[in-house]
Amino acid sequence: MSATPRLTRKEQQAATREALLESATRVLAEKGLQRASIDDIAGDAGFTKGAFYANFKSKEELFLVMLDLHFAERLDAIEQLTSNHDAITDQAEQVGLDFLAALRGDEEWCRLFLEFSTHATRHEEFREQLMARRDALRSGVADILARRAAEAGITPTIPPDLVSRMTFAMAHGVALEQLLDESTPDELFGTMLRMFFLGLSTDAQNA
Amino acid sequence: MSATPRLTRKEQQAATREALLESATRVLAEKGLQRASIDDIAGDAGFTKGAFYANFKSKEELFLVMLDLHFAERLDAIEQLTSNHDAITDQAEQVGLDFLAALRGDEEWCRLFLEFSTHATRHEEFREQLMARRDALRSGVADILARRAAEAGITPTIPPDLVSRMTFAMAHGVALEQLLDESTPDELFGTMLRMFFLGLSTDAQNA
DNA sequence: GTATCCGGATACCGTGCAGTACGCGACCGT
DNA sequence: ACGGTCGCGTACTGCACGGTATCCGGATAC
Repeated sequence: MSATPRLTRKEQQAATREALLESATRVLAEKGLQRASIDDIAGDAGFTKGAFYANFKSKEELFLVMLDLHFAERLDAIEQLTSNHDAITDQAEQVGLDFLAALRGDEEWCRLFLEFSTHATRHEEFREQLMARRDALRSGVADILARRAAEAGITPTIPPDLVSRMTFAMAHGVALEQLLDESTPDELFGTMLRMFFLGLSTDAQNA
Repeated sequence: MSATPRLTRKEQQAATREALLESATRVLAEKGLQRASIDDIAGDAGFTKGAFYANFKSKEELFLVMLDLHFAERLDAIEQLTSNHDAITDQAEQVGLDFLAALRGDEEWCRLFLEFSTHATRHEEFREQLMARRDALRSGVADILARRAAEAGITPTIPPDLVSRMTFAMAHGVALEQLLDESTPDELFGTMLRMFFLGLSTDAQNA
């Protein structure tokens, strides 16, 4: 006896769209960009291709929707992590460590993200869409870094945007490393970030 | 009037194998792992699938051969770069900068390498083969780092193997970044490495 | 010189997939 | 209540590709 056994058309479609998204998350994670067909995704949700094409233009577009959700979560998490009043360098490192946690906590997503990233490398239109989102997240992070730095009265020698670019690059590189080589030491990213930020602050002091 | 207008069988096959490798380098770079079919590669070399399968088991195997050639070059270059007698930290950074030069100088190869890397993520057998090669290169670099450090009388706080792992991870992350976003500042990797190695030496001094 | 071998060509099969055209049936406005 | 609307299912097309079985012709061995 649900509250609305009868759904309006829009609700219906929204529901199937949700179902498709959820199945896409699972199926894409499991089989990957190349091996997961549209039939697979729709089938997993209990629908057919018809439903898929009625809701999404392509696998790429679907992924971008998933991406928006993930990035929104990510930004929230970062905002919260840096809202406590630790030392600024610790905060920057925490952002990185949070990345690490996110990466290790969702290996499947990570793999998928890298797949679509390399995919974007060869598909101009998709590349632009992906980049727009990456930029948004990155500048969001940069803003936070800049704000925290200002609060701490520090003038960094290297622009926050560049720092967040580097952090992202490191994160993605480490992610790939860990996917390829399970013997990769857990502390790799942590140590790497510590050294990096140590270098940053040393540099700032010498300047 | 070439010296050997008549080729023995082995020479013939070696020649077609070379031709296939060369075409593979070009075609794979241009179309990528997914879009370059075996027909394409063989066709570009003026052969057919028959020739391909007579010489290689699969696209993966062919790539591994290409990889061996590249890695051998890489290791030579690193050996030479560190053979001069600069400061150890500069040397480490030089290795990184050489990586950068290699990456930017051969963007196509870089892209291809990342494609096969993510591919390896989902194909266990290939992953192992790729990893074996990566490990070989990485430990080669680690050996060089360790040797130079010893010559300079420095005891690093972080094992060279870990350092080379990190450098690789950074390089790959930056590579992806630059492939996706052409507005990525050129000095990104250089600055990143400088900060990282600055952090390393600061840490070593404090220890 | 003859039998054999084998690198490569050719032809073919099976498959898996992205799209698409169209039909149905449930919802919708009036 | 009725004709339109539209989300979704169905069925089909077309194709690209990996892999294999078979054949040819020149090299090779004796």
